[in-house]
Parts: sequence; structure tokens; C-alpha cells
Amino acid sequence: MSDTPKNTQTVHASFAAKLTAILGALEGDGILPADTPHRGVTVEPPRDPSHGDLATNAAMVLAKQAKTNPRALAEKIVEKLSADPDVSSAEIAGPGFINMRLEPSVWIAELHAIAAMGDTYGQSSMGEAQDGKRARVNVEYVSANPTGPLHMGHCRGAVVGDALASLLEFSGHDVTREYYINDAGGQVDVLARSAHLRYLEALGEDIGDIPEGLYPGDYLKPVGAALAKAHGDAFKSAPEAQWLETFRTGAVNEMMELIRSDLALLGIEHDLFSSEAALHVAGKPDAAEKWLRDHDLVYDGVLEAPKGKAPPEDWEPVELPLFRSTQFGDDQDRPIKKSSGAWTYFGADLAYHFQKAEKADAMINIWGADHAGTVKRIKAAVAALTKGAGREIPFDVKLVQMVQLMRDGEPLKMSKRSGNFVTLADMIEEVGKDVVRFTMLSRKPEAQMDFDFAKVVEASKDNPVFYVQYAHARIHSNMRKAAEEGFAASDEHIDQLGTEELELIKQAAQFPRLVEAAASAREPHRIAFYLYELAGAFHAYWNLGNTRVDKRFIVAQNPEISGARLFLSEQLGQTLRNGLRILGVQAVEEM
RNA sequence: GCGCCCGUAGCUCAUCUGGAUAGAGCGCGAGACUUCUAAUCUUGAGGCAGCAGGUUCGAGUCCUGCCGGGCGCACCA
Repeated sequence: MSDTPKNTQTVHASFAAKLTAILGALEGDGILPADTPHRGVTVEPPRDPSHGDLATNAAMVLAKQAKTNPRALAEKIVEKLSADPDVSSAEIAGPGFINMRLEPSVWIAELHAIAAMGDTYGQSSMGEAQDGKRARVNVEYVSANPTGPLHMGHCRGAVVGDALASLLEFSGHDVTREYYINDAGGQVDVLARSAHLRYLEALGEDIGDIPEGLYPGDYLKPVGAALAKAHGDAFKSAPEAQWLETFRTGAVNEMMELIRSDLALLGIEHDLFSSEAALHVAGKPDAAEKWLRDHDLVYDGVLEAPKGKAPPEDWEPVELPLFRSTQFGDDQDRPIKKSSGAWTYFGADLAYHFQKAEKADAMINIWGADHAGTVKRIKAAVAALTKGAGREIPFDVKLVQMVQLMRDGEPLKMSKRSGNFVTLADMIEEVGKDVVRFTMLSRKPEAQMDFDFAKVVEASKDNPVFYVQYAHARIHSNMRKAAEEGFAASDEHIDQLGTEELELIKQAAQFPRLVEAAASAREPHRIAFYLYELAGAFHAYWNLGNTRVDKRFIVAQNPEISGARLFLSEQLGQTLRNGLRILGVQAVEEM
């Protein structure tokens, strides 16, 4: 692959370029005004394939600027398109669409491009600036509290974030996968106390039931044991103040180890783990507060009582440093510090995001839908801080909706309080990494989804994961069989490929533009749906061979067509593989 | 009460950032194959895209209002 041509053009990229050139020429002809913006102009396959291979709406979009009607402008464009040897026909349809059919040689060339690019087919440079520098995108995901193992609730965000990161990488971005460790709030003190109890247990004390308010899970037993081993009975009857910090640090470290190993089961590895505690030590929140106060975005004020439902019984008005998030559409100004003087989560979080922004050209957070209420304030605060620093960057928060666990159509109940919840590790053990990943990506993230254990492990064509992997495995086993029978893939006679085969190439050829669209929309699930369709097209072609022996990949009496079809199937396999790699799902070679 | 997300075939979901006659799978109807290119195949019916307006050459897609479902509404994280 060392001789991979760097700028091998894919069909869709090259036709987009051709259209741009034609529109430029029309400017030269005086038909379009100089420097006409091409906003909204698209070149894409029409939904209805009977309309042709490619369609453009250019005439409709630009008619106004050309001071003419769409069809008249379309004629000018068609005139130039028709002169292109790759275009077998170009015609005007409907309100002014231009439909094109391309010469078979174009699709054959695409097949060569897939072969030449191999693992890089579908990659793009959309993340690269003019000077070739890749945009730095920070994707923060998971960021679960370090108080226990990951459970189902974390799973979807983890997979979506990871696939999005891969998708952006594949599209030429310089991606940092980041995990924010909330190791500074009250919940880690609770963790430390819970660990202390398990420490006493490990020293042989009878601890009885775990008191309300502490973490009951068994996963803390080894933590207690490790602490007992490290410290002996030094903290057995010591006051909390003497051991809290030690136990907090120790327990958080253990929990992060646990979480890392859970993530590894999903095939996820973050580049960067940022500690909230370290942020405080570095004085970042103080710096942020100072800047915000200087710019009148933080003031001392009294928080309103909660609206709607009855206010908490212990509610009393207190003066707190408030961020003016109402200026940015929030319901309420939000406190950055508690009455105790400690930072609120939000106070630390805005400083954290400001820190991330320094080393990124864009930031994306993947959050659970239960954090939806905090999006406005953090976006507002980050916008203010980065703007103030003279470098405002795009900052998206993608909300991932809840997953309802099901078994045979019945919702699965779980209670976090009792420590009785489905852990990520359990789930992966039961259904496997690939199933979890693919299933989590087979629904747009902002919609709720059901995850039925019984359905997702089913090995039939009704199960998308299986269906896509099966296509890849089928290609592989067919290649093996071909080799045994003395056939080999060869591009020597690929011009003999017929209509059905060209249709397959056309579908594979969608991959690069689909990747770009998915990357710019930040929607990795589109890749999953595309792969399902591509696999479907492959299976359909394969099934043709059931009744028509002449349509099989291996035709005994015809090594030429067999070689060409095997070459085609190799490239389909390559495309499936590239897509699956983005999703982090294994392209298996046998089922 | 307020905020965010969702609402598309009987069911589960797509619809490529506004395009042409809204597509798949399941299920249902009809047929094929009795087997290894079958962990099946072909084919048919099925829709007022929650409802009502608006924006425009064009709306499932954007805007407004309602209806229904989910999530959230601490100085928690």
C-alpha cells in the first residue's frame, strides 16, 4: 500500500469538482455573475435510481442569481456536462434537476480506486485546513463518576462517542478522546467512606449492612482489601480526617482501573484522562471566576427557589456567586460556588472546558439526556470565556437518550440503590462487544431505544449486526473456496462486469461521500445503516446465483468473469471492512 | 408550570443537514426451493409523516402553536 496514490479521485469527489469547474466556466461566459456562491448546490445520487447515477440541483439553486429560470440555466449546464466523456447522458428533469448517467468505465475506475486505496478508501481531508494541518477535535465521552463499574446507562454514550471519534479521525481530523474524572465532588468522599468500611471488613470486622448513603456494591471489597494490605490497621480507629484523602485517592484510582478495563471490553481507549481535582489544584476555576467577574458575567446574588414542584424543605435564600446564564437563554443564573465556598460542579466544569478549548479547534461532548438541563449554561460559559480569550471555537453537546433494557419484550427493572444493576461487563459477556456496539449505533442517538437481549443475539438476517458481518464472512469464505478451486481475483477483465455488478460498485462508491456527510453531521449511526444496505445489496446479488449459476462469483467454465467478480467482491469486502472499522465492530472472516 | 429530546406502514426503524412518486426489515397475503452460493428466496398489499398554520420554486426535514411519550428542573454530579 506504500504506492497508494494520494489523490486518487473517487467518483463523487471528482464530479463535485467537475460541476464546480462548469459553474466557473459559466461565469466566464457571463451566464452566472462572477464569484457566484455555490451554497446549497449538491451533486448526489437521486433517491430514485431510475433517474440516473447522479443528479444536481445547481440550476434550481442558482437560477435567481443568473436572473433566469431553472430550466434555461440547466440547459447551459447540460451542454457542458454532455461534453464530458465520462457522462453518457445528462438531461433536465422535473423543476430543473439535472440527471446524469455515467459511463461504465467510471465505475470500473472506482473499483480500481478501492483496490488502490485499500484501508484508506473513504478517508477524506475534510478535517484538513488549506495548509494541510488537521483540525484538532476534542471528543469527551463516558466521563462516568469514578465510584463504581460502568453500567448500561453509560454504554450508549461510550459507543457513540467512540465511533464519532473514529469517524472524525477517518475524515482527517486530529482527534483527542478525553475522559473527565469527577474526582473532586462529594460523591468521592462517599466512595472513600464506603471503601473505608470495606477496609474494616478486610481487617476482619463485622460491618453488617452497608448504611444508607454509602455505596453497597461488592466491587469495593477488593478495594478495601488492597487498602488493608497497604496500610495495615493504621486507620482502623483513626478519625475520618486522617484517612479521608488517602482513601479517596486510593479508591478513585482503583475505580478508574475498573472503568478502564470495562471500556477495554468495548474496545475503547481514551487518549487523555483529565482530573477535576487536578484542575482545582492548578487554580483554574479561580482564574475563570476572576475573568467572568471582571466582565460582569459573575455576580453575587441570591438564588431563586426552585420552580414548579414544592421547594426543598431546607430551602433558604443564600447569597452565592452566580453566572449570568439567563443572558444566554437559561431559566436561571447558576451558582459556581456553594455556600461552603467549595466549587459547584458547574464552576469546575466551565474551567475544565476552557482548559480543553486551549488545545482544540472544536469540542464535542457526549452526554446522557439526563444532563440536558445543563447544556445551556455550559455552552454559554464556554462561549464567553473562549471569546474573551480571543479564540471562540465550535462547541457541541450531543445528548444521547436513554436505553431501555428488555428481555423477550419485557422491560428489565434495575435499581442502582441496591447495587443491583446490569453492568457493562455483564452485558458484553452475554451478547459480545460487536453486538453491543453495532446495536447502539443502529439508532440515531437523540431518540430513545430499546435493547432486547433476546433479539440482538439472534443469528439471522433480521439482526443487522449478523447480517453485515455475515456479508463480510461470506466474501471471505468464497475467496477461500475460489482459491481451492484455482480461481483468483483479477482486474484484467473487469470491463466484462455487467449491470448487476455495476450496481454493486455504485453502492460501494457511496461510501466516501457518506463518510463525509456523517462526519460533518456528527452522526456515526449513518455508517451503520449504510453498511446494512451495502450488505443487503451483496446478499441480494449472491442470492441471484441460487437460480442463475451464470451469476455466481465463481463460474466454472469462465475464469475471466470469475476473476473480475472475485475482484469486485474483494473491494466490497474492503468497503465493509473500512466501515466496520469506524464503528469499532470486527469484520469477521467466518461466522 | 418551565426546559430539552422524540412522534414516519400493524411493529422496529431509515430518509445522506430542504429535492422528484417517503424507503427497509419484521409481521400479514401469495408463490418458489426440499437443499449447500438456503443460519432461505421471489412477490403483493399496507402511508394524510401526531394535529393546525407559516416560510419557498419545493417541507417528513426549517419556524410558530397545540396534542402525545421520554428525560430533566439543588449549593447533587
